[in-house]
Amino acid sequence: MFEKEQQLIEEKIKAYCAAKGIALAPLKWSAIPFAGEWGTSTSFFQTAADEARAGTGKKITVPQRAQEIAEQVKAEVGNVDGVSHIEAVKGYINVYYKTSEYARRAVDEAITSGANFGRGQPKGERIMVEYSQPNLLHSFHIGHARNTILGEVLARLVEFAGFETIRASYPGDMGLGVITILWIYDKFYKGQEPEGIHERGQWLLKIYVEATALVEKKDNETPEETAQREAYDAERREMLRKWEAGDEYVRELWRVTREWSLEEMRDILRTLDVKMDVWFFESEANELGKAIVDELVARGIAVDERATGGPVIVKIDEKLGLTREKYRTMVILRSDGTALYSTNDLALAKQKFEQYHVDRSIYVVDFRQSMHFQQVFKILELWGFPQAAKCYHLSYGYVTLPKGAMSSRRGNVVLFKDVYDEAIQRVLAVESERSGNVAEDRRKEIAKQIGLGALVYSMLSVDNNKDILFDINEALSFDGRTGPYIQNAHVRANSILKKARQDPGYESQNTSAAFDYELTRHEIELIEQISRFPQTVQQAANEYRPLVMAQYVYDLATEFHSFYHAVPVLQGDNEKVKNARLRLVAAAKQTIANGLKLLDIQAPDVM
RNA sequence: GCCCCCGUAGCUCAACGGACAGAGCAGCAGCCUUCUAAGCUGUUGGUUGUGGGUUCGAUUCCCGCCGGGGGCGCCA
Repeated sequence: MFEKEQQLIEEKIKAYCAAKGIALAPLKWSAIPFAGEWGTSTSFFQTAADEARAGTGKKITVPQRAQEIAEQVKAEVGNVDGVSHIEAVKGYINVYYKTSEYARRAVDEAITSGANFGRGQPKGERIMVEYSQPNLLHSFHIGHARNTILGEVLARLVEFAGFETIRASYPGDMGLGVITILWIYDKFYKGQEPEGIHERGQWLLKIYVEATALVEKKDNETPEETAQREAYDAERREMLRKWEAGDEYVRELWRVTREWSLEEMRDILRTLDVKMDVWFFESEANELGKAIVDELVARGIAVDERATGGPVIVKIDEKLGLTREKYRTMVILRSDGTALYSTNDLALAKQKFEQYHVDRSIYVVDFRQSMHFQQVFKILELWGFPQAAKCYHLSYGYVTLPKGAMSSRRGNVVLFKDVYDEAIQRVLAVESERSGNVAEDRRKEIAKQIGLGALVYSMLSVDNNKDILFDINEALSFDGRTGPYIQNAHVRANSILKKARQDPGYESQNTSAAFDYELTRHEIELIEQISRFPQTVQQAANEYRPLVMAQYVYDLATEFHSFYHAVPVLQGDNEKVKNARLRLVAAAKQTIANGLKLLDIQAPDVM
């Protein structure tokens, strides 16, 4: 917002140091930490330390020398338009902006840009975010939800920051797990599925757990039990073989049940407001995969050991000339010629680069697969894809339960749909308690927004690499650092504006307001937070970290709540102050709405 | 054996190598005839696992150790 002023000052500092023979280290500007006034700040520690190291004979105390330079520079910079005063303190130079000017620019920009406030310039790069890759044929659990939310928010962030963004899903629609469900369905339950897409999905999950118990080895089995288990296992493996061979009966069964599962997934994605651009299916990746293996062997990257009964492998460490084992060896094709996860991922990456022309590729996958992705990225590099350097595995921690890690096979899961329904119930209970002035038919709609807001925010407010111990009371809490807290700030801003609009003389939406009265601390801090939104978008996108935005929006809401409590808007001292504050409220509302949008959380007008 | 992640208030988590390590929950004390109290204000609580190193400056970077989790040629 004051880039021009900052640049002007930086040039003055550079010119001064050049004239004085001071070897100025690159300047890093950041906001002044002590709130109350706006400004930017930079330090001279590095410059002083460089001088000390150069050793001019004089003994130098770095902080002292930094302060000395800061003072000299301060005197030299003098007056700059838009700047109220400059101070040199503790080795820093603090440049304070004129309050009224800063406030006006920040508020005007937020209101004028509206929904585009904070949007970055196009970066001319295409980015693909791959997320939401559940194994199909059973219901979506809360761990899948964390993945999908993280991926969607990341996609929104990079898109808003200026990247051309493609959203991709890669569901596991084939594999032994899928076949296991198919097997038990066909053998014992065919035609018994319940109505309703979620009921059906949950039912499939139930029989999956049952099937797993039937085919998994147990302690203390009797010989009869062992024989039974082995027979069942043989049956499902035979079914897998038939699928591979294109057996029409198995394929048809698979197509139908797969579609049930996809229906459920699409419904949940709709609930989460996720619109995928590209669907990759594991079942389709298989064929592609086998072709690339030949290419890798031909290029001398992979070694085909099938002649001696081995698989096709890439000795990554050896190829890179590493002596210590780091990337190890990756198997990219089974000895029987069937595809592995690695086969498919390599093929998919090639497709992303060549067919979708992506410059950057992000994989939102849990942390256990970090080795896998390091290997894949290294192979892509050996393969000669320059985009390999911009492949990134956004790894995140588990959502665990008090009983341990979630496992669909064992049935130790909390389903997204159940939590979502519970969330709505809890919000409705609070709503009726508060006997608000909300019309009955809108309550359900708002309850969805608030309930989902709570759930989504609880997933986003923890950094990626940390496990989340799922506690439904915490996830659906409405107090403190939560989604509803932020949504409530939006509601409050809206209610002020709504009331203001009832006044026929209310015109301030279209005019720039002067903030040339004495601003309260709350106004200053709120304006400061609003003005930081665009840079926060960039930071969150550059670091691929939704948490940065989650943190920011919460802080913004906190500033707004404090402001709301302490500063009267409609009963302001006079018309000028009232109009300025209304402008500020409108700017805050817009910024909160934009931030919530990036977090995939709805911003209701009433709650 | 090797590789990756984590260790910060009682609990759950923050903190581009910078100015006094911050929030929420829990606890304690206050605030609703006012723009909705899903809120606000105040307060209790820390040798940032540990020992070194780099640096003017380390929660942050490097090394060792302790503790927890994950992974390592035919699972995904």
